[in-house]
Amino acid sequence: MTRATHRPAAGRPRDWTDGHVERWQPVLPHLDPDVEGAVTRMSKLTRHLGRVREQGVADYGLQKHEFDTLHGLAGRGGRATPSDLRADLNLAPASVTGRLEALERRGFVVRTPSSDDRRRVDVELTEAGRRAWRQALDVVGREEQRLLGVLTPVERRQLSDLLRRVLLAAEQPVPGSGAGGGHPETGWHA
Amino acid sequence: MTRATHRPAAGRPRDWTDGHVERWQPVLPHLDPDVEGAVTRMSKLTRHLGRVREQGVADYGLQKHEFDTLHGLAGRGGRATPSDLRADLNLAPASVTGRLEALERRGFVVRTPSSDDRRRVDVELTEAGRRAWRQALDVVGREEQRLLGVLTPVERRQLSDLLRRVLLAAEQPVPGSGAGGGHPETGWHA
DNA sequence: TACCGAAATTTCGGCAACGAAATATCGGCG
DNA sequence: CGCCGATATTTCGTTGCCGAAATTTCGGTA
Repeated sequence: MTRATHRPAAGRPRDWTDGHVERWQPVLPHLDPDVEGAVTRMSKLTRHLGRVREQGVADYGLQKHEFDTLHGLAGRGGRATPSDLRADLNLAPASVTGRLEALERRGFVVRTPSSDDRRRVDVELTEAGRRAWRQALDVVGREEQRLLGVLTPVERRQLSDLLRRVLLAAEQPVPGSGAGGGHPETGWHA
Repeated sequence: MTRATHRPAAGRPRDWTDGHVERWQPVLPHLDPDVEGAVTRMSKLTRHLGRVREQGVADYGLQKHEFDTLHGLAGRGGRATPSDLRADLNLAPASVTGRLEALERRGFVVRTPSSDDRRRVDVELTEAGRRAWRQALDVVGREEQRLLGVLTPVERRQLSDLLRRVLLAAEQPVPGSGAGGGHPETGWHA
């Protein structure tokens, strides 16, 4: 194994996670700092973007989850079923109902029973809904761009590619496991 | 310059996110696929690990948030203040109180007013708490190891390093922009 | 010493998400 | 044709989280 374990970081700028990982080293020495570091950073970044989104869309009278719902709807061309949204947004079915109801009250979507299959409901973005989404949209993503912009295009590609490989593993149900290299290690985090 | 825009992906395995990004391209052409891809994958991965943690720790009679709290506590050597936990776990102060109360009822932690500063409270892991944490710990993180294990040590280091740079940007308040403290920036994502 | 703003924690009210069960409908099969 | 398991959505009850306000204590200062 590459003895690639220490991170002298001479003068290299440190982020919050570096401190976090260092604090853990003594408690769980068998922990791979890079695994822990990567996972922790992803989690932090995800949360950060969430908070920023929250704030940003508020200027347009939307809450994060409302915007996300409109966004998901827009991603399907403005028409979808609750089930589609449930899948795209990773929600419990009950949550979808709640969100749509609120959005319908605000006039951003319309729900009509599908004539084709009467179990289904068609959810459609109204003009007002599309407008709200469009407006908030400009704002949304500026932060992603700002953050990821510190990397060069090549690096961004690298990052995305590395992550794809990890995600492919995640999308695999779970292989033979059992022993699969398995050392119990751990990580965790926020 | 590398042709940084198209992703031919000859025979390269595709993950869910590739499809997602492709669906969005026509709607929002100005969107950088690598930024979007990276962010989406991080979000998905974070969620995935969350679900796994949920499941895994359930076998030891814990819920995800309970485990996370014990974990945060253990990370500080078994002693911490609510404020420490609030910071480490990224929670609202009120949420910390709620979690600690539940854990105290289960006998996993003890809260005692700090004699040093009477505004403070000392939270301490009990033996039972440490035991519960330790047990669940093996399970948790095996998944992180499995997933990140598809990368070589060098690649893991790369990933962690790239993310550090991004996070450093995130930890920066938010540069100028302009008016009044706030031009919302934003990100998006499930 | 008495006062005042800051800090740590808890209480309160409300909201969104979840799991489970209920409701309505579909599609196939005897 | 009528039954049955599967599917789509909603209803119900519970829970955790959050923001804001209240409470207590601290540290500095006049």
